[in-house]
Amino acid sequence: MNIIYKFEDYLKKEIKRIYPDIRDDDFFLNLELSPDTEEGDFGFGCFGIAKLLKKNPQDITENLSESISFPPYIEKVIKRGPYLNFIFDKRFLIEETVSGILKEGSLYGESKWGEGKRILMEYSSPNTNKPQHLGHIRNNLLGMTLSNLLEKAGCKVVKINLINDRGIHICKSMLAYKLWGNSKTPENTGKKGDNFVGDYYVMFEKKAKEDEKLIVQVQEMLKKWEEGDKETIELWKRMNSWVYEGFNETYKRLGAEFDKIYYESETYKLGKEIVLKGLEDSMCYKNDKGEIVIDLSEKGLGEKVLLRGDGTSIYITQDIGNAKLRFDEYDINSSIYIVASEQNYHFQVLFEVLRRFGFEWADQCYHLSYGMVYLPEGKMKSREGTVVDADNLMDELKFMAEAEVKKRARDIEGEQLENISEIIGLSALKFYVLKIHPSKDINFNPVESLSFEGDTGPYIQYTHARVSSLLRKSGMYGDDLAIFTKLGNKEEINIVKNLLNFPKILISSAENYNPSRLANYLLELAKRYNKFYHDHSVLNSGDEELTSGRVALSKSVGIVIKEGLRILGIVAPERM
RNA sequence: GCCCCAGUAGCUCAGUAGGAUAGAGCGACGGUUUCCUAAACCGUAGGUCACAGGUUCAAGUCCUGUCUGGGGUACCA
Repeated sequence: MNIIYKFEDYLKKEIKRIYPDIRDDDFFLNLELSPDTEEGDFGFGCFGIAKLLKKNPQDITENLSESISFPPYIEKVIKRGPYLNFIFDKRFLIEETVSGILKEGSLYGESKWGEGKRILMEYSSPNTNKPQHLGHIRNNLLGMTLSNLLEKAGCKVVKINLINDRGIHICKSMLAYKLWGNSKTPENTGKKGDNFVGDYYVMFEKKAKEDEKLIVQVQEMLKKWEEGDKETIELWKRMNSWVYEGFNETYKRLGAEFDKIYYESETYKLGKEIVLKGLEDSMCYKNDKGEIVIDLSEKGLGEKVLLRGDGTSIYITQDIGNAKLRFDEYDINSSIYIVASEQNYHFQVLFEVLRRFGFEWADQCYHLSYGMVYLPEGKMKSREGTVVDADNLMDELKFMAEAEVKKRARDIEGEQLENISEIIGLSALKFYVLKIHPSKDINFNPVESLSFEGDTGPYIQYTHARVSSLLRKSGMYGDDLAIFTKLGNKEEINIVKNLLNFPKILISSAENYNPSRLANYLLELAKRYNKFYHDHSVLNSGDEELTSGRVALSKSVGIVIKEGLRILGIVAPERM
């Protein structure tokens, strides 16, 4: 527990002593970085307390500043209107923080915030009729990062992928292949499996515009599939296996991992059973077309088909089944769906249906809706082939990064060059996506969006590489020798205060399901360190004790950056 | 039509339970390298936080309306 938490606890006790009417849960006390360094390191506003006591905040500030007996590490208390700011004993602040981080290492920032929270996180959830594009990248990155954040905050997380491997859309690529495939395969064409299949999906959509009969044929094919027709099933298995091979490559490169993979083909029947049971219990009804429909107009959601007239299931049918399966198979108290905002309505309907059907866990389901990714020419559409392909994008970024590495580090070559270029390219992509608030739409312009300078992943990586370089050269200055007495200039203090904030940032990022907070925090930390690095010499400071302290400070910055980037799924290189 | 979401600097975005003087990066202009990684650092210009009301001691943040953009409203997922 770092000094900020300790001091917060101390303040709470003191405030309760002074105002005995205030109870534990009555108020928050959140120490924040003071805006003006001259007037405090950390501080808080007395609005909450004032409201509770129905008094003027300024009077509270006044009273508290006089009545609290402050611990010795508080050098000065500064009142500013309704705010109470504190200036810490610098030496104490620095030593506590830096030595604490050096001791904890990558464990720094772990918390018990999430104790008892058992979360199932569904993300990725691709369809097996097309390769993944930039929208899927955003989904995968959010899922991975949020899982890391929640685990860091003390939650237990199960990561699952629900693969949409069946349905009318899958039959479209199957039919196209059956009609025009000419026994081509990914192997004999040298194409990545998911791309191979995706081409047939696009081909179908094109030809279906000219030939209406194709739609009928697809419907027949789906029916056959659900009846278990041998030939259809075989084609389906064959084509899906191609897609999975392709997906696995993409996942591996992106760093996406799952504890469990569900297939819609394995769960849609359960969904059907539940719907039919609902029909028996009069939760829904059969209309004149034979469709099973639920009326949610009371909730403003209209009427919704749950099962087709021909008995085949649709999207929501399988989602109903899978929702139940998760709670049956895992001991969880929260089920999170990371799915794009275009499906907001679908999830409103789904959760409402689950409630109506009487599942007590329905309220533990949560749709984490994230914004769409747009290209300059509009929305990406797989069926029309107007997308930014995930693999191509990663290749492109790697290629760009390679050029940058070559420019700067001539001695990096061969396999090492490959690795570093990949790491830097991915970092640019991941950071670009994650620094944007999840719920916001992204306007993606490949030329303008991705860069290696400024507020980017590589900028933070670069900061880490600088620290690593210093540490390699620091020689005799080990942790044990660290002497903090000479530290205390403005740049050093700024870094330390930032480092102190890391645990809070992690919790608020996790709590709000918002990795962009962490991303922006890391930028801030890197900026402060680069400013310090520019203004002050670490190894050539001319004073052994000073150098010792600065090396230790640098090391702690390296630890926090590395751990922060890890949570974002980004590797922090030692060199670049 | 109805429902949902968004609108902050030329562009891309932050802005943490309503709280301290609205912040970055890119782009523009100007500067910094015999010295630990210049993917860096510093400075200048650029804002009626879409608009109009309202609530509040306090509004970019909450409420109402308008405008603009996006998504949804399918036997697609």
